Amino acid sequence: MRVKRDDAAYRCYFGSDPAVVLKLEAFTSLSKDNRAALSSISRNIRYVDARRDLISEGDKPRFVHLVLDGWACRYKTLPDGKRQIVSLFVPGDFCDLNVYILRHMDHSIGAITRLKVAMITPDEMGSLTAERPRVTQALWWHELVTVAIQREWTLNLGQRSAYERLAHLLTELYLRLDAVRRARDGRCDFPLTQNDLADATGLTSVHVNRTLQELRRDALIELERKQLHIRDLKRMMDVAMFNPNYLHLDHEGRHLNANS
Amino acid sequence: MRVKRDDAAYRCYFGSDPAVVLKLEAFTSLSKDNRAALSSISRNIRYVDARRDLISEGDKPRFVHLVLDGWACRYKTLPDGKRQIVSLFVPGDFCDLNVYILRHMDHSIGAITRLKVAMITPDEMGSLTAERPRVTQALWWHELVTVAIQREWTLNLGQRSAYERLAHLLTELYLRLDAVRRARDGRCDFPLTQNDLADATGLTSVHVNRTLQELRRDALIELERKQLHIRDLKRMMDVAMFNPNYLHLDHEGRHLNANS
DNA sequence: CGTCTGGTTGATACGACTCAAATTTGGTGG
DNA sequence: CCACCAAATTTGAGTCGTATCAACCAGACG
Repeated sequence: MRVKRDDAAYRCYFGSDPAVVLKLEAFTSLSKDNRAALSSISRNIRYVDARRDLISEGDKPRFVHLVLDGWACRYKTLPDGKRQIVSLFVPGDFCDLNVYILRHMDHSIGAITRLKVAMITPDEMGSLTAERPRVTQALWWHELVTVAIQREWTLNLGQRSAYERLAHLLTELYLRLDAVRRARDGRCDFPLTQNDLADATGLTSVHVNRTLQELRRDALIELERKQLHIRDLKRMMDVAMFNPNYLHLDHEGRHLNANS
Repeated sequence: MRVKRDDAAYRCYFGSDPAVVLKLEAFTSLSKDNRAALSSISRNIRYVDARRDLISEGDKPRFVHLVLDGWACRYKTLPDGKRQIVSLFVPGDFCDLNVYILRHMDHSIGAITRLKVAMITPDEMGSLTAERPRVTQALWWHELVTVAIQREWTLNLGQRSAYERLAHLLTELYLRLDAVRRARDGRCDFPLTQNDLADATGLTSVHVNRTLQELRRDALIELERKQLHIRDLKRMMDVAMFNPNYLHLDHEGRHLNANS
């Protein structure tokens, strides 16, 4: 008998929690009940092909999206054709809590890889938060961390050199993947092209290429075939001036821990 | 007899609401009752001298801050001494809804001018939102706009030239001040030094200086004695590739309008 | 096998930085 | 009211990091 891997019951029973739960538990641990509620909210599933938009600038937002598998990015384009990736989503990330308050999207969300997302209705979100204060707290934490990351990107673009900037971005993504158990021993999937990296760091792809070579030469990373290996995380954080406090991954809500 | 809310004569006669109310009413108009609740939440007042911190990185956040008067900035510093202003606050802006969920501030908030802020306790916020769903909606809108601005800054730093970047920042601030009636006929107070502008745009103050001169030479702005005059807003938005949709100032919540 | 996307290399150009000094402005006290 | 000082702005000369443009190469795919 085969059991489908993304069956919520399966996950709850056999232990491998979905990425959201892992992510939110970096803030506070959750009761079995709350974990189940979070898992079962992901019933309305949609797949998006790599390089297609999940939602585009100008669209009316109808759902909260939750990334179950794959990577996505939020991007904005300028009339002169320039494009900036303003954030990246990895499994366990909500795209936009409460977006549906707004009339129109002011940016697009595109799939980097083939993407599996849950589409959650305002009503579902409403009843989740109404019934589960602890989950609500955790979602607030998620929101605050998301903005904190956005601010760190602002700092990254404004003050760090190309070399530091790339080192910082790679480190951040590694740590975020690690938090949802998608990284190990300094290694993780890394589906971004050098072009994506360029759009995310405000550099050209040519310069990204040369700078990655420098990082490799300095024995900080290996990066090929969509696999990233951070060879020396400590030194990497050093050169990137990486201060992990903005990720707030340190179980800051542990005083709320569930009696579970 | 009904009077339109944004009729200047009405305001002159009846006196004007505090900046928060003006700001939130860019989203949805509020009942007298809700307006009063918002005004009266600002009872615990604190003054901060220009160039002093309101709260510093590492501090435990205890209050939600609301800027009543003056300008402030959120900034982050790097171990090598570089500093990035990641956001600016003008009257009517909340500094951080819900921050107190986090253990430590990952950035500092500093006063640009002498500052008058309301310090709101978590409890006060809680009862405000518990009793007033419409205000809660408006606060959510405030939050979403704040993040949208942060994303636009990311785009600004990543893709716009110095000239476009400064034009964009000046335009944004002008429009934000306009929304709380602190601007008129293209003119507004503008207390930022060229150094502040440099820290906010990721440029050096020398280059900011030269670029401002260009903007003046092109008859786009006047800027002296802490007064900004945008001489041609339309052309300014053009050169800055300024798309105002991210500010969501267009009464997007008008379907919720109070007693209207 | 041809095509396409992503990665790599080289030569050259330019926008923004650095450093250093001069000038103006605004505030303060005599 | 003026003299003084610190902060902010302005100017100049020289340099550097990153962009631009144009090829070329490798692997994936149909």
